[in-house]
Amino acid sequence: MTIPGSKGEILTNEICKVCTVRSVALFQDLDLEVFNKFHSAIREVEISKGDHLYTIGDPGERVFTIRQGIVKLVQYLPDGTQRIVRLLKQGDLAGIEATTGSTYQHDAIALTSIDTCAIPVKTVEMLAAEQPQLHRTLLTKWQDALSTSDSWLTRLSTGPSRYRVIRLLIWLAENTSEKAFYLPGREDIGNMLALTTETVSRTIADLRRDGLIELVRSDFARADLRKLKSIVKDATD
Amino acid sequence: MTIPGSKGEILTNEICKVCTVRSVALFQDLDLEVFNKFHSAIREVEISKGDHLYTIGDPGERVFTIRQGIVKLVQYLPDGTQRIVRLLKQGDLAGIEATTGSTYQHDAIALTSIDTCAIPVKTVEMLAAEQPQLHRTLLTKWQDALSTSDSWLTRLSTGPSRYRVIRLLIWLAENTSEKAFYLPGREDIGNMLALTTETVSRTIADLRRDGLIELVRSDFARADLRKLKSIVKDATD
DNA sequence: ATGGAAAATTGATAATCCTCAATGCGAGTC
DNA sequence: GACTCGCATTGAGGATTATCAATTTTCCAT
Repeated sequence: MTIPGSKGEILTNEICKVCTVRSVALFQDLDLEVFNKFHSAIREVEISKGDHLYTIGDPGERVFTIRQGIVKLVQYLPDGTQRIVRLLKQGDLAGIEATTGSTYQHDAIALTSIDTCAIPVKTVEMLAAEQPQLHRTLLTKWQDALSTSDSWLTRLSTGPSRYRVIRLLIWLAENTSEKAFYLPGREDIGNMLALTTETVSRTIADLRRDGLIELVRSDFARADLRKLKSIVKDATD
Repeated sequence: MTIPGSKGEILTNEICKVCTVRSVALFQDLDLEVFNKFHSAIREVEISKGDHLYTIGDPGERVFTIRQGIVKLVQYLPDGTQRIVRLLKQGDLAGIEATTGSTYQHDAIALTSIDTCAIPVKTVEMLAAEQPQLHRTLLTKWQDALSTSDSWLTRLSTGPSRYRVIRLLIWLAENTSEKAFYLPGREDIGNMLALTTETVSRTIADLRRDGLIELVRSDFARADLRKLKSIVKDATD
């Protein structure tokens, strides 16, 4: 179903109706009827690990619903060091700033292979005109993003390296349905926690030796969530 | 004009029409006619240094337009350490999460004496129903908040203490119209930058000795912005 | 399977930052 | 003006993290 020459983009037709993330994504309460009028503009885009979904500074013409995989949002300091300000997962909206006419504020880069729906901003606007509840859904997405951002400041950028890594592991584990969760490269983790690759590597190696986590592969892990939470004194649900 | 027994709250009547921050605040494009129907519910609230504008976890019944002064938004780790995730200044909207029915996500505490307009969420909803452009203004406020939050992650939580302090000073200086800008207490600065009080104090003392900043009082400073920017390699506009 | 490149790990050392403790300074009060 | 209380500043020493430099391991393509 891939369109020749369009590298990973396929037309959506029936996909949206049965979309597994629709209930949490942008079109959760839309009438199918109204939705059908516009959804021809929506494309499913598959991106492989390391590719850019969009680039900082580009005019924001599309928003992307993440159907599968994990995307990092990256900003840069003048000296070129990067900082990962958020991770996006299934159901999250990438490039939300496009809906206000802004340029993209980050590089959005696939950490795993990614499955998204690319929705032109104009389509969002037309849909919103007929279905005002879409505004509410969008507001929720803004709130999610801000809440995550605040949480990264409070929980992932404070305290000793061991705590930061543990809090990130908890986040990763709790945002995965499988038993094993995706563990980013040590350099990426460092860019999320404002630590160096070496410090992250040492910390993770220590956690393994202490039996708090177990690596299935170097990028998949299982964790003893209860113990991890007790270390950082997090509520154990 | 203070209402007896209402501690710092006064009724708004003509104030809104001549409001100095209206052009950047919530009601920037509203018809005065529509606005007048609802604005009796809006109260001007004055808060003194150290007081809470609202408290984390409380039901969000009002949003607050900051007319004057600086407010810190604070979150807490399980062990009680606090993190300041943002500063709000003239024209910013405090408690924006109330507009989506959420509880307040932070403690909002006055760093200086504060002058705000407290607007019931219901009033915002009624105004929005008649003046849809209010939705757009609100979206802009969400975007501002998120953009600030990302910037704090990228610029204020990375790099050595000297850089973090300098980047904060630049932010403070650029968000003030006067020549001298408000310099928060060293402990507060530490809670913004994830540094200890002593490290912040030492860093600021060093910057003074190096002639990069000058203290008018212990909480008011002047800075050589050009030099500061060149140190952190920021664009010099 | 195997070779090669990329990533992770480990080590040694230096720089940075935190902790604990003492001292200095300044705004407001009596 | 002296007194205080709350900050800010400074000092010394220890802990943490960054830096630089190997190795070792993992992963992928052949």
